[in-house]
Amino acid sequence: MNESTVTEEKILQAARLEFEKKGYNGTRMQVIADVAGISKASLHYHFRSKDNLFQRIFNDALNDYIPLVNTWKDDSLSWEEKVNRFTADLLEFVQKGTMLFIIREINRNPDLLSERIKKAKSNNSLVTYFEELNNTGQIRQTDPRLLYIFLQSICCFPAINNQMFRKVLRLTDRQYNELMEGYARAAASFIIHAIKK
Amino acid sequence: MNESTVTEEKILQAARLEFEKKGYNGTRMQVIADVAGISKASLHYHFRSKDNLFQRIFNDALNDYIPLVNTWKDDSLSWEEKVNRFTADLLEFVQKGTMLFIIREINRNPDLLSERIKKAKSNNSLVTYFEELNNTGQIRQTDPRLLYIFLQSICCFPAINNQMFRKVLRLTDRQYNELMEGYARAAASFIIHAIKK
DNA sequence: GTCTATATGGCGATAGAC
DNA sequence: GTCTATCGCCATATAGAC
Repeated sequence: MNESTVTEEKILQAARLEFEKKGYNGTRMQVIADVAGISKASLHYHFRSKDNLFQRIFNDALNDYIPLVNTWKDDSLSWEEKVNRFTADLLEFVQKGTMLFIIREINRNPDLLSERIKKAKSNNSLVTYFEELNNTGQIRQTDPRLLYIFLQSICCFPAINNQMFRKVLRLTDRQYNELMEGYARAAASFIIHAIKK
Repeated sequence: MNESTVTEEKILQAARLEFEKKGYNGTRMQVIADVAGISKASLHYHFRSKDNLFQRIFNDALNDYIPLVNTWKDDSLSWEEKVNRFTADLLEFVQKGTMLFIIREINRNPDLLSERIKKAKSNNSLVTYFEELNNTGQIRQTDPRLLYIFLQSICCFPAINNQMFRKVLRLTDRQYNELMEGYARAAASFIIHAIKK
């Protein structure tokens, strides 16, 4: 790894931190430069513009997220076990803060998603999987698209709304973290009870 | 209603539109002035600063939201009927776009919530209600705080993440709206099945 | 109270020396 | 490749006439 690559790696790390924390509009190139330990001019030398740097960070985030949704066909686990695994995986990802970042930026500029999704292969492996379960009568009849939305909602929303939950439930940080430790299992159990016959 | 009040009303309406659409950082005072049909100087005359105007809009939004959470004790409906009413009410509110606004701004600045929530009366009427149902064995044993999070998540997240859902499920706007028409009932049914004995 | 014109400051981006 | 200095723009906010 040469000098240049090292610097760019430091920049990307700093940029990711800042963009995820403050969003595109709230992020300052000067702050990214400070965190990376270089000057603003050097920063612009490596990544021509703020837009350019942002695109890089955003695409990296999407690439971390999208594969998560495609883990439904490829093994012989029972559907209950698959729900358990899915909630665990998704919650782990979501707690890194990247999900909030993705959602915020998509709402700022919906076009961010368009190109990327078009390139992706069909992402509906959850939907087709639960369609199959519906057709073979293994679960209570439920629109698989709604099921997809319910699962995503239960897993993603706590990380996005945690400030509100913390305060409305009047929990200290410590209490909230304790509550969230059991969240993946509780969520999976909730979902399984909702759709089993 | 005098001249001044009329102008301020126009400003508040325009400001609400802009802040909800673009967020604090993305909103321009010039645009608010244009939409309200006045000059930027007049805008500053009525509301000293952007911060000031924003605070007003944000507090109004919170005041619309907070009462929604407190509709659990005051009648003799069954718990299933209460879940139905709650999901319907919350979804209606959420689809106005105000919820996304609140969440985005809280994540930008968590302090926005602190003062407001401290003033509020105990908001845990859902939690105490479901605690009671737990204690009297009317539902499957479930931590009522998690239940609160599940309900909020299922109702709020689709409005916040709709761009993603639309594209990942490959639905046209028309198809997505059709899917969402039945969402409140489907969500309530999902929740009820998850916790009934 | 409303306007036009302007002050003030911040930020993205670049010039040019080393 | 990195730096300091600076340009050019845009956004909030204010001055001052009407």
